[in-house]
Amino acid sequence: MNIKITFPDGSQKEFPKDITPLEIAQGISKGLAKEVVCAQLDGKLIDMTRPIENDGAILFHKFTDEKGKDVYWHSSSHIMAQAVKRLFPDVKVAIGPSIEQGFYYDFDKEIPFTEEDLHLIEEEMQRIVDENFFFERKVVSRDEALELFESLGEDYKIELIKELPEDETITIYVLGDFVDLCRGPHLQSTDKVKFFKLLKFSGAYWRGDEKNKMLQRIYGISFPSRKELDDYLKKLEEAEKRDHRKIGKELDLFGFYEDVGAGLVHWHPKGGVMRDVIEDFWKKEHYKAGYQIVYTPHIGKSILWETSGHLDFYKDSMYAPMKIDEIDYYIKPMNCPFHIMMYKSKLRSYRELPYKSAELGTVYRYERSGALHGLMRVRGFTQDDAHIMCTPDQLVSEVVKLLDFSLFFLKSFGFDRYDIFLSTKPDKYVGKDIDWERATESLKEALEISGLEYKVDSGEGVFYGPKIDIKIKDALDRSWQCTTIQFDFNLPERFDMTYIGEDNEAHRPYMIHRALLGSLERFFGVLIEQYMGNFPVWLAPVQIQVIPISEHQVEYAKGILQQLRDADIRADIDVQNEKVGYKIREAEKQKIPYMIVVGNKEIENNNISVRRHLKGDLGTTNLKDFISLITKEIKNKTISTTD
RNA sequence: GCCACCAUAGCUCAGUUGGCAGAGCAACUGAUUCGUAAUCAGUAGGUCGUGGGUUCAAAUCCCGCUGGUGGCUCCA
Repeated sequence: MNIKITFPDGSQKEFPKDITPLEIAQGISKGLAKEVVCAQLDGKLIDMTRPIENDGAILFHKFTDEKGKDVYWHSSSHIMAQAVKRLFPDVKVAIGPSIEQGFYYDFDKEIPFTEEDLHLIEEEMQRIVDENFFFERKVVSRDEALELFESLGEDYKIELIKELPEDETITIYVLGDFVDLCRGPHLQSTDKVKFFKLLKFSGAYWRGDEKNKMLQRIYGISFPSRKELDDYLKKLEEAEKRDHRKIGKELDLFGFYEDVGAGLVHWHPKGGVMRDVIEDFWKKEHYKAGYQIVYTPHIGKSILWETSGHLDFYKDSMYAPMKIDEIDYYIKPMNCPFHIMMYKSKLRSYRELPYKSAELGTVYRYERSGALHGLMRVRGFTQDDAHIMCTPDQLVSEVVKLLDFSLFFLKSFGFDRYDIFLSTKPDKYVGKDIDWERATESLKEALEISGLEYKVDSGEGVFYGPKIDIKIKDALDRSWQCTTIQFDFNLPERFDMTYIGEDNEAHRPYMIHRALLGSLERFFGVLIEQYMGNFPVWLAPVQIQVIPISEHQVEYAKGILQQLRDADIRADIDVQNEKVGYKIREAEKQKIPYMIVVGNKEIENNNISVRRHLKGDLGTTNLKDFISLITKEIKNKTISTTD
């Protein structure tokens, strides 16, 4: 009996029943058969060795596509689990999926793994690869599965089996001396996993719930070629070099102090001037866009936070109150209640909507110590916050404006790649379902009007409303959440906000919270990593370093310095008693975009020598031309190409 | 908060089985006055994160705390 197989190009071919995808691939070409990782039959991923019983459309996945990687890494995790079981027979296995970059497996082991264990496991994995086991798929009944894993003492697998739906086909994969409950599919055999490395290990809660037992997780990565593995490891090293914490120290941009407290940022002068530039730009653009800039207090009475609901919903992230005249005051975790106070300070007409108040507002939130991370996750940070109160029919156009405004900012800082997410109603929420639906539709509509692609993050909205998040991608393809545009049903209600409509009746305004850069601290961290400290001229803390060749030219150099400063350029001079090479090295290390070198030649010809950071000597020019060039570069926010 | 690891000079790091705390760079002083990524010589710099314990003796071993790193959880 024959079956009919349809290929991606639409062509069809008959094959004997029970032919395997592997055999079909071999019929096409040997190279394909060797490279292919798994097959997809009528949209379902299957093993290459799985007999095909019926007609269907087939598709092959190689390591180069996402699904191929998935299977490759998933199989790698099984090999790792097998190695661990061989070395530590008492260990219980939990789950071992593929992830975005590689794979992990969770183990229940009394004594946590050590660095040496990782090496031993790697060696054992190599042995398993060399022994070349087949990934053998077996369908078993629920009882058989339970019996099997009970006999192996694999409690976590039993828990998983018990939770599988009644009609689910239960499959196990046998890998020589190792059996695992698994939906599959898998590689044909272990020798397909050519190059791998175990990267790190850590604790991880069973099923990600901190009430559960903490298991031991090992992360790894694997590739079909040595080069891919090397490239990956190189990329990790590259990321390390870009680490904002490292560069922040080298360039003296910011610091944390033990005596002050964890997660509390100090912007050093060099970072401070950059923040000033960013804030200045931000404020000007906000005025242009019709925002009113405000400043609000850092603390407020408990009644404020009771009204806002923060003491009900957000207390865990708030610091303990302080007593002032017998009344509890809380340090603010958000700016919104203050903005609402100002909105409510007088009667609002529909004519003055949308009302937009913006603030670079510093908030304090309790983050668990283990969550803190450089500038990216801190306990005190400044949101580039704004609140928009508008009428329901203004909502869509306001969100469209916001998306445009946000992308303009991100682009100005050199970010033009991003992912956009629309987060919908979570399990715990306030407000009416119909309002949620309407608001979510409005956000969708705004995204569509803007012509932006987005993904829907189901159930990931905040309890008070749906939201749009923009995650930018940096030079290393890493994602960073910056922009968030959040709809709020909760606060207008709680604070009884109103505006008088055309009908002379009071109406409830719609409210949007938004932060474009997110927090200045995190955004600064992202900027540092994006540029590896080689900032565009408009942002660089020192834009030009003036370097006299010897003491004889210091006076002349100081004249140049003053002219630069008069032209609003951030310039410094290096008058150290050192050779040019040394001063240039210092300026290069400080990643100063331009260096002006002056010696006797320049004094004689009344010109300057210009050197560009990372590029080298650009030759001579006259100071006036150079100043106008730099001024233009600053004004245009030119993104450096020296990277 | 949880699991693992880490903390030595301003920075990067060495310090053996517990036995007198080290290097390079930076700083300071002097010499040198120099042409595009490190001139030479000298000087100074430490309660080994912090509190306790073990020991004749602790940077080293044990416990607590603080801070940090990689994850888990959570998020701007």
